[in-house]
Amino acid sequence: MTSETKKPERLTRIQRENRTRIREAALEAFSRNGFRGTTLDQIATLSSLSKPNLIYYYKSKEDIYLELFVSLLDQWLEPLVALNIEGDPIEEILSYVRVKLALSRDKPRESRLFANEVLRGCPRIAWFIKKDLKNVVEEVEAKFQHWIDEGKIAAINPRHLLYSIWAVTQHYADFESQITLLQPNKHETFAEAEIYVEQLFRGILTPRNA
Amino acid sequence: MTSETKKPERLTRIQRENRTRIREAALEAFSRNGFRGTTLDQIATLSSLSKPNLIYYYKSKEDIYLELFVSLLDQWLEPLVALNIEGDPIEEILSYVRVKLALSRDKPRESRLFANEVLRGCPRIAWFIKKDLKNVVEEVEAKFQHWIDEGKIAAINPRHLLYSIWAVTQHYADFESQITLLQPNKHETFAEAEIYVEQLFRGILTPRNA
DNA sequence: ATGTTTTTTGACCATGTGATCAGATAAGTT
DNA sequence: AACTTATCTGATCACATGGTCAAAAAACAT
Repeated sequence: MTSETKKPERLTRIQRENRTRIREAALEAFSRNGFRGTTLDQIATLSSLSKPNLIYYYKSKEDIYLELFVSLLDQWLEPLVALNIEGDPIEEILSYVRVKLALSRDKPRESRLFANEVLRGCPRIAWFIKKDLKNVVEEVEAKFQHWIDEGKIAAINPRHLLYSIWAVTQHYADFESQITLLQPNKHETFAEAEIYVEQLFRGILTPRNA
Repeated sequence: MTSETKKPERLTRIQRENRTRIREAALEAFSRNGFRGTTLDQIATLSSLSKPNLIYYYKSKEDIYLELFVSLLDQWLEPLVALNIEGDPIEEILSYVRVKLALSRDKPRESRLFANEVLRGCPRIAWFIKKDLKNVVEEVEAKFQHWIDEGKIAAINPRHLLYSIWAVTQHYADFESQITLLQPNKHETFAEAEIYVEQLFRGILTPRNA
């Protein structure tokens, strides 16, 4: 824990601008081509910076890649943590589903970046999954179980409920190219998807005896 | 259409054996590391053949990759085409779901191979999606719509039903590393998944008025 | 055994890639 | 203007990678 390790907030205007441009370019490249499939030359071209200049701002290709995950993972966990145990269970969960679907529509590159990493066996973010994500998942599971115990939602496996929410919503981002080839109109696809996923999850969440 | 283009079935024992070993090794490598992330050296090591020998059996890295898709796509389409319009709609669909989930459990590498390709925008299999897959999807959609019109299943978007089946079942293969980090016991995960996905899809398929 | 075809490999090549570095240029400060 | 610091780049390196080729080794046929 030397003073070297902490990131100084003292960034010049140029540093802020260029680091942002690099991240934007890197997101574009990494999300489409994966870590190995992305070259510094690609990122350099996309950001209109020279290759050595990239390394002036980030000490390696992996450094850029890892920084992208910080904001991504924050963004994904936030609405999960926000699930309010005092709120109406079905509406709370459906609201999370809607947020996640909107993320697939508006930030598909982030979703693909994550999918790329997990497909490869989480070589670079296993630490995060085992620590932060696991904790959050267990908290969410507890909330779901609480609602089940109170009879507010149907008795289903809470963990797999979460998996299926992730699967269905992220599918629209991760498999976008397949979906687009089958059905070119993106706006239409997401309009239909909103209706469908609501039916799907309302269907399994609603207690049968009610 | 010269005689050059058609693949001769006259393969020697050694050819059959080595081509099989190459495909097995290539599936292992490509499914985990993608096309760009896989090197001929990796495949050579995994198959215990020398690099030039690989090229003796397949004329390029891309050739190996493409051949893997042929058997994969056959395997995936077959149970879709087999959906029997005369059968009990809900059982027909649930049976497809079970087949697909079993494929994720028993052949996860094939699923990841496909996911890898689609994530990258289908650079090498767009022709297949646009032709064969699109036709099959439209046929399946028609069957679903027929069942809806007869009131045998609930009135839902048939295309998105298919998307969600793919999403949920393939998720167990494609995100296996994430799931394993959260919940190490694979057997348990799939046992729970079988129960959950049945509830999920039975829930949305069952007509509400019935 | 001899000849023929199939299979295998060591050596090699052209290209692409992540990263370095010394020095040039620009920006900021006094 | 003079000086200091931050930013930028051309040239270059070491290494990995897909693929080639001539020739050796093994398998097969007679």
